[in-house]
Amino acid sequence: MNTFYVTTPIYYPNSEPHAGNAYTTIAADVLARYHRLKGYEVCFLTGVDEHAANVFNAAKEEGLTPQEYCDKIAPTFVNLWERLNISHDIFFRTTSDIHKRGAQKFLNVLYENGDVYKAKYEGFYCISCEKFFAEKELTEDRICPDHKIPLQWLEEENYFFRLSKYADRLLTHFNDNPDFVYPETRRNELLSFLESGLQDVSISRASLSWGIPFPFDPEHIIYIWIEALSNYITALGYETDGEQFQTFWPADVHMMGKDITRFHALLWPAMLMAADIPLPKHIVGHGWLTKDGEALSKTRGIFIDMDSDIATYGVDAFRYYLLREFSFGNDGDYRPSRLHERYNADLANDLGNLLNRVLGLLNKNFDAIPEPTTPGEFDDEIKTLAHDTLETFDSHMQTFAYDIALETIWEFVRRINRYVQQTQVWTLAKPETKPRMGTILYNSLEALRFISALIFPFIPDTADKIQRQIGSTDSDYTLEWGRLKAGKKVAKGEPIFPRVDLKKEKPPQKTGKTKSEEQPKQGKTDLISFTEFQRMDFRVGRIISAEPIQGADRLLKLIVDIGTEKRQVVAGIAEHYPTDSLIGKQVIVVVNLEPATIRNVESHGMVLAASGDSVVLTTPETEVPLGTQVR
RNA sequence: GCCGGUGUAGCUCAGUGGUAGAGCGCACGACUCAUAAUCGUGUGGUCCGGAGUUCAACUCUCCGCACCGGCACCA
Repeated sequence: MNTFYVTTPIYYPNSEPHAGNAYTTIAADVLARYHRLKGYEVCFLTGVDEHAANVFNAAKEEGLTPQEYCDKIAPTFVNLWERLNISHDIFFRTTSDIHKRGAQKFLNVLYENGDVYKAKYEGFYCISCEKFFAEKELTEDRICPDHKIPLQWLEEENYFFRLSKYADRLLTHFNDNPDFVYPETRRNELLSFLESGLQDVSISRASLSWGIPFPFDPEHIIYIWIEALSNYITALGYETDGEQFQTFWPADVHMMGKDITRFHALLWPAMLMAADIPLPKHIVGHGWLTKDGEALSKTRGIFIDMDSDIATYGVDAFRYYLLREFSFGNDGDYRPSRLHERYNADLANDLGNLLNRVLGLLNKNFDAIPEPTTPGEFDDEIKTLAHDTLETFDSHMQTFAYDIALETIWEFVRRINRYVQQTQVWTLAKPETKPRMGTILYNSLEALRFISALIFPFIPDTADKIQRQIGSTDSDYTLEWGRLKAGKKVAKGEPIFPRVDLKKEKPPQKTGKTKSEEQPKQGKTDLISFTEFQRMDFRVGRIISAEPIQGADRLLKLIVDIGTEKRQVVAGIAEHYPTDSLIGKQVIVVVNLEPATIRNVESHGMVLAASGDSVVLTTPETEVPLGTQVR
């Protein structure tokens, strides 16, 4: 039997799942359902990546242990997947024993194969910052600019993976397998990155406590990405070379957002090469969702209100919209108004109404599904189109072109509406034409059965509803024309997609959850003393000139008057403020920051700005004298 | 700054060296079985701008503009 193994990334459970997670997971679910329908033995893996630093921090904020925190959040993912009708076979948690042991075995194999080595990180280190300082960051007196304490010369042992060794083999693999990475633009980006060479990567962290220790050196924790990637094999029982691992590996598709394709397409394959494990077949990186043209942002409160849209249109409409509207590799702009249009036009009018009208006619004129005794005009065309549709549909599914695959189905749906129209079925109830009427209705119902099979991977509830309404007790999703059994009684059911009238829509309600998402979480981790705070010297200044810096898109050279003197400061705000708009603005400047040279321009201080998805300068509420201290 | 992509109808997007396409929207008509549904017809475009190659350019080449992405960079 053919097998199919599809995965989503394991998501960070540092907060509840969002629409981006849902998009990835639905896309993977479609593949899983599609292949099951095709008779493949399928394994669909999803889960959570629990040993992340941000999970550790989120737990700390709530006063929970990381494990307690994970135990609390993990179910919110499972719940959402249930609501979205996700048919995963495994929901995997990286705090599970099977993962811990598997990850350790994986590291051991890499180690034994000689691709893990220990090397010193050495340099000046600040114990308060817990970080090394690069050469260029050092001042003459070697004092931490943040903590004003002497830096220490420290040598820390770290483990490295010989990623560089695999650059050539990866390049060969990319060239030999043009469809290794989807979409092509992403593949090209990775290729050019690859051609510029790869550096070995650090795969251990000595300073963290939340994670999985190295098997051969328990002092070190396995770096999160290395550990996370290994979940794709540990979940299958890599550790014991289990049956599932033997059956399903290598994965057919690793599905993910475009931001993490590099880890999956370069680092992960290299590690697998090092461990002598076959590579996954496809890495698929989809685009990001925006909302009404704006990037999603927790801090700015821009998010997709799945709860509200699902409540209005249903889960299937939500799934349908996500996959029909957007070209899969590109970013997609989520617009509730478009969802509404899609719902009414495609689902309610084209499909829902077709089912309803055919069943209505059948019910009015026949006791049961009639035999197709009387072939006539268009019948062959419909049958041929059914099979052509299937063929075209399949080819688009092979290239993850969900939108075109669905459009292909809908061309068939529209053709059936036309069939009903062209044949004028409703006029054929007279005794002499009734056999023909029965045949047309049979064909229409069979077309609907066929359609239900095609749409099943995308909108499974709808497919089931259609099957039930056309009298199929055991759903028959076989994609062969003519399987519908005549003689069955059929009752006209409720419309499967009742039209939604926008005027009756209630204004979007703010739920409690909404509010919490709108509030920025404080990413606070460490407390500083008041004395430490006092060391920082913030002053009000006025920007008196601003000009771009050659060769740096984001940087501006500012001259700021801070009352006692004029300072030259480099600021990374070029993309957010035209230079002219800055002149005369009052800003807050960190004046006792050590000087730095950026792009050959000296910077004596720092201009403060709120830096999230947008960058907004902090400015006194009203004009104040230059040089005023801020505290 | 380097690399790549995109720019086509009001909206979302296909597409080809030879008279511009689909869906939605809009207008009109047909039908009255159906969820104010369906079907048909129509409306609608300097195919970003400029130059070049060609008998012929929306398509190929070059230059420019705008937007998007990757890398560098963000004191």
